[in-house]
Amino acid sequence: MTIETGHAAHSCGAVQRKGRASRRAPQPAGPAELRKILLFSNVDESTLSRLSADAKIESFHDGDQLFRQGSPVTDLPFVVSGYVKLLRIAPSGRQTLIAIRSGGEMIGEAPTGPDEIHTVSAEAVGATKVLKLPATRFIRLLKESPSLCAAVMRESKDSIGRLMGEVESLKSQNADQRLARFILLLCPPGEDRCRFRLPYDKRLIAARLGVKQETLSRAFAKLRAHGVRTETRNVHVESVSHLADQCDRLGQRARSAFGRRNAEKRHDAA
Amino acid sequence: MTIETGHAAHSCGAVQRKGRASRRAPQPAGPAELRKILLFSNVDESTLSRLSADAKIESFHDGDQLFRQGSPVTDLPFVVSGYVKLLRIAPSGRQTLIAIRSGGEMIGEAPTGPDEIHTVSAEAVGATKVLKLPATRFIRLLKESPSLCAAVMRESKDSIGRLMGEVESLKSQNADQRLARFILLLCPPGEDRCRFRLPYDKRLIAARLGVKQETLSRAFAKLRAHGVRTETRNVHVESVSHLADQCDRLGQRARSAFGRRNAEKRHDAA
DNA sequence: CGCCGACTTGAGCAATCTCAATCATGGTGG
DNA sequence: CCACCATGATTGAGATTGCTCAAGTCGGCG
Repeated sequence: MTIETGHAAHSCGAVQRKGRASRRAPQPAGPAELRKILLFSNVDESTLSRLSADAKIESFHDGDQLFRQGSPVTDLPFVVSGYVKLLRIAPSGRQTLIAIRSGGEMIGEAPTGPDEIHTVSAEAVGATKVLKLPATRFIRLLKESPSLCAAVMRESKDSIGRLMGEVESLKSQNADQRLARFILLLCPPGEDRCRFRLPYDKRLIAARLGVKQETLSRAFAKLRAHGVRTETRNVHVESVSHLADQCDRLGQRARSAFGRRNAEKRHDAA
Repeated sequence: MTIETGHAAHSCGAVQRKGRASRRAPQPAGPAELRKILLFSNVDESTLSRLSADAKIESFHDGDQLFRQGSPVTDLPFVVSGYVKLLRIAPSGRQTLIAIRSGGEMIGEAPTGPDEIHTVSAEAVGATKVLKLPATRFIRLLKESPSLCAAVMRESKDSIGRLMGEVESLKSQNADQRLARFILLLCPPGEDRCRFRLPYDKRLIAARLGVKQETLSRAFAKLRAHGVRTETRNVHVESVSHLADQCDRLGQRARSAFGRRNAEKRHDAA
């Protein structure tokens, strides 16, 4: 686990990076934009249009901070394009990646009352567009729209499920297995042999998997033996099904000579 | 990470353990019982009494399974007394501890619609009493009571926050640090020097921290140098504040001879 | 008294990290 | 067009953490 940020060594305050000019020129957004957000896919039309009244779309550059852990929640942001890192920052200053949000996903938590506080920091990965809804309006509509309420509850459960999966994989899988599972997630469904591009650089992937960059690199090397080729950001999987099969075996002890199969039945944490 | 269950090597199906007789004699429960549940602390009286109509209290023995991952959600359970483990079970059969629920806490997720499926398995730790609300009634009231809705959303956010903390600590702390933090959590607030009992056995604590039992044992041994004594289940902390201070230092590399302090500024995963 | 389960301890090994060097790549300026 | 630099990625070597196996302690209970 634990990877350095590479560039933004400080990343405190909404620092503008790379000296580019055009940062943060809020654009208005309408119901059409909102409808593209997963959370709203089942929300009724009228709520949606009321929600979109003060919606704004903002652009960020790589490393820009969207909000900081401990600061008050003033609005509810969603990723329109690009990626956003969610980080926990310990008192020591140590930053730990908690999750990465991509297009259509909510960043942070839906506020349900006034005076809430961010429990994580959020930072743009590459050029990113974000749609922001003012928290106050959102909170008001939450009280009036059951369909919005239901959507938020569904989203929360999703989020809980994903985090539990994260805990499970950190507790029970090694780096090779986590990488294999990560790759399987990226494979377009349907084809057994496939080719795609990694969504972000390997430093970030390493942090996402909770390993050092060097360890990730070695894990990729190990997967070559199982039909996974990489050229920088491009990945080629010879057989998705075969990789999925191997996934378990990657956890097997490297077996010093004669192996005493304690086949299956490994009780992990219980 | 990863600990064996010790006893219930199979734990499949609602197995009755230890051959005791008196298992599962559902008792009715009233609003008074519900009020003790954290989730309901701010729910209005009328909703609460309607909710309690079909509430039942059931008793379980150590190792009994309350529900199984993948099975349909028929009711919403809460811990009245004792502890309940939440486990994820991989296709390989490997079980991973996700969380431990204690008195007043909700087990599993609040159902928001029909036909939901459990995403974890739940198993009693020691003798445990559980309050169950039928899912259908709960779902109905959720649609009618904004205060119940709000309570569920608050609970979800809590849960998300705790899971994020879990991910953070698994990614960024070693076994010693995790144990130190765990102990600090158990210390009664106020006193600097304190003494208390561990809530469950060390095998379970190890699983909770994501390490093997032997590793936990060694971590306890290391903490003795920082004023933490243990006699089986009793813990004595000489100075809570001192332990809290040491917490960070426990992560420091054991420093082979001359140490190049790279004091602070460790960017973990980002 | 003897067994069993929980816990501890020791020894060796595997996974991962750290440090450091190297390599590839894309962009920049001359 | 090319030398040069910054950044990301890879690789090697050695240190450290945590795991596995195995034995031993301790306390309770039949």
